[in-house]
Amino acid sequence: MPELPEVETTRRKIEPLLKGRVIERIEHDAPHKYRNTEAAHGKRIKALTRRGKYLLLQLASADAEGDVPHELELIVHLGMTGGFRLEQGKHTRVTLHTDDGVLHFDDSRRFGKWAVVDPGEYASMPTLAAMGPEPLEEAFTEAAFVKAAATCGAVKVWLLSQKPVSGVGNIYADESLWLARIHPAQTKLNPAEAGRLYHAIREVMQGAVNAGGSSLGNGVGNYRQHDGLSGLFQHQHHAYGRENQPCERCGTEIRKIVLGQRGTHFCPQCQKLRE
DNA sequence: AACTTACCCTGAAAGC
DNA sequence: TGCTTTCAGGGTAAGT
Repeated sequence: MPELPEVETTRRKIEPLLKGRVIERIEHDAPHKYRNTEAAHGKRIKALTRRGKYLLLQLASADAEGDVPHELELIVHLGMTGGFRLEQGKHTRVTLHTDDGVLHFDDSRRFGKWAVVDPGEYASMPTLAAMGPEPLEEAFTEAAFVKAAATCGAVKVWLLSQKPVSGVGNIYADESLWLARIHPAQTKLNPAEAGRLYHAIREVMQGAVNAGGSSLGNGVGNYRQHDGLSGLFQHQHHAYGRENQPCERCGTEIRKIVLGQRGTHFCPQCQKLRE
């Protein structure tokens, strides 16, 4: 499932295909999921950025002579199974026609969403509007994180809210908590715990970005890069998807529970719930 | 305001 | 074998 590292990998891969191109047409048959896309027709893609798990395509008038170019933002969320492909497939939901070719958006489970909005107008996407700082940027500070964590509820649910930090999803929440040796249901982290978690999140996210994200093909998710290549970070998972396998630190079997309606993997020995 | 729950959606896997 | 049920989960809205 695409989290920050997978979305960032996607951004880097499609940037050379789309930057500077003019969108001729965005073709789909689900206006409820891909909103206002006709507003992007005829616009030039100036830049491709990312915020948390959202891709943001900055659009400007294709006509450089225009005195007041109307700038727009094309927001793409990959959902659970969304991704770009060079070839049309069985689950192609959107086709992006540019002056240089086509790119297809595949999304078997249809959780992905697109929308064209005025720049920064995220009222229709409350999670994006309330997004916390990027984990790999300076705005994500240990001091603020430690302070906020002191009053948090179940720490994994809190992380998944995207408010303390952006881009952390189910896989990287489990991995970060394993690395920091904190129980996923722990509330009100003390400063030592919160400090460990802060550094764990940065380490896990940086490692995953460097590896090109995680690819899971066995029914857990189907993230792939647009050219069909896999990321490699799944080989570095220590908790996620390792139910009943020995913890690589202590040998205790990894347990799986449900927390916040998400499968949650942790080591009951290394990650004890503290009262 | 913060937390909990249901829902969206479909393919793979498990169950029968 | 083939049908039915369960499971996976990011984000959103409604309910508490």
